[in-house]
Amino acid sequence: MEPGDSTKQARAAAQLRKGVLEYCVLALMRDRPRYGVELLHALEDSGALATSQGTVYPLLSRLRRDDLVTTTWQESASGPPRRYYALTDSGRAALDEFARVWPGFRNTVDSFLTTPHPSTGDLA
Amino acid sequence: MEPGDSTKQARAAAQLRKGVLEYCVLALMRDRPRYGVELLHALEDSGALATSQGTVYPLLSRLRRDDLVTTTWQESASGPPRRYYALTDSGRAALDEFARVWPGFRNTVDSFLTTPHPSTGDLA
DNA sequence: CCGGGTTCCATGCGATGCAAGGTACCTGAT
DNA sequence: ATCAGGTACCTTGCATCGCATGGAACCCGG
Repeated sequence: MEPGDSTKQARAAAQLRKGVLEYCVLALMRDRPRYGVELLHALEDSGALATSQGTVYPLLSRLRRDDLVTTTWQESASGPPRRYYALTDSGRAALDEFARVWPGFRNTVDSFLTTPHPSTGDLA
Repeated sequence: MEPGDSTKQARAAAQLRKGVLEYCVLALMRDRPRYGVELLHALEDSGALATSQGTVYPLLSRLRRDDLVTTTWQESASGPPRRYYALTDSGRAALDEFARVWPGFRNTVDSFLTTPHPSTGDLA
């Protein structure tokens, strides 16, 4: 698709997703229950977090296994029934915890990228 | 140490580190070569990216395997010799690539955490 | 000679992203 | 009735990565 940068950019982005995806999925469920493909599309629309079904469904299984979400089947007007995922109290707590940790993490990475790291020898 | 949040915060932070650590280490080498323990201390001082030798050395081995860094042994005034890691052209390119991708990723996660995601059904 | 500090490294486990493959439901055209 | 195509769900297997653990080598001072 994008010529040239597809490989390297994909590599960097792929590594980045690790761990963050879980909490972004939880964040998507914050306001209302969502179903698998809906989450997939929301991630795809975000651009930087686009992923595949092979990533999302195992992730959702883990969230259910760890009691971070509960699921309910629901009929669809057209198409097969959908499994809707909703946050549990534990899930909401995990999301809050992540929201608390994220800013510090984000700023740390920012500083690593921007700050010219002087020298460690001076102060020691 | 910190009572209560140690487990959950540690879990969230641990997942976060994945993938980002590699590029923060590269960023540390941007200005001058560094050796293993020096990198370890720099990460520890940053707070959010504190890790252990068991993480850093395998990471450095991978960077060397992928030709992102080159290493040179150097005598130490006191203690065993140090292996200094320096960026190669590929390493610098990978770091630049990450620096290009990171802001978009960071903003995406920020928006997932802050934006009240309305509904996908309305617009469809 | 021996304990402690510093520096390097390898092994093994658990968790994760992801490509690939598979099943089932519905609709509309042939 | 049959078949193609879109939607939706899920599993399996591989590669990778963070990290705890354990270990080796070097130097110094007692």
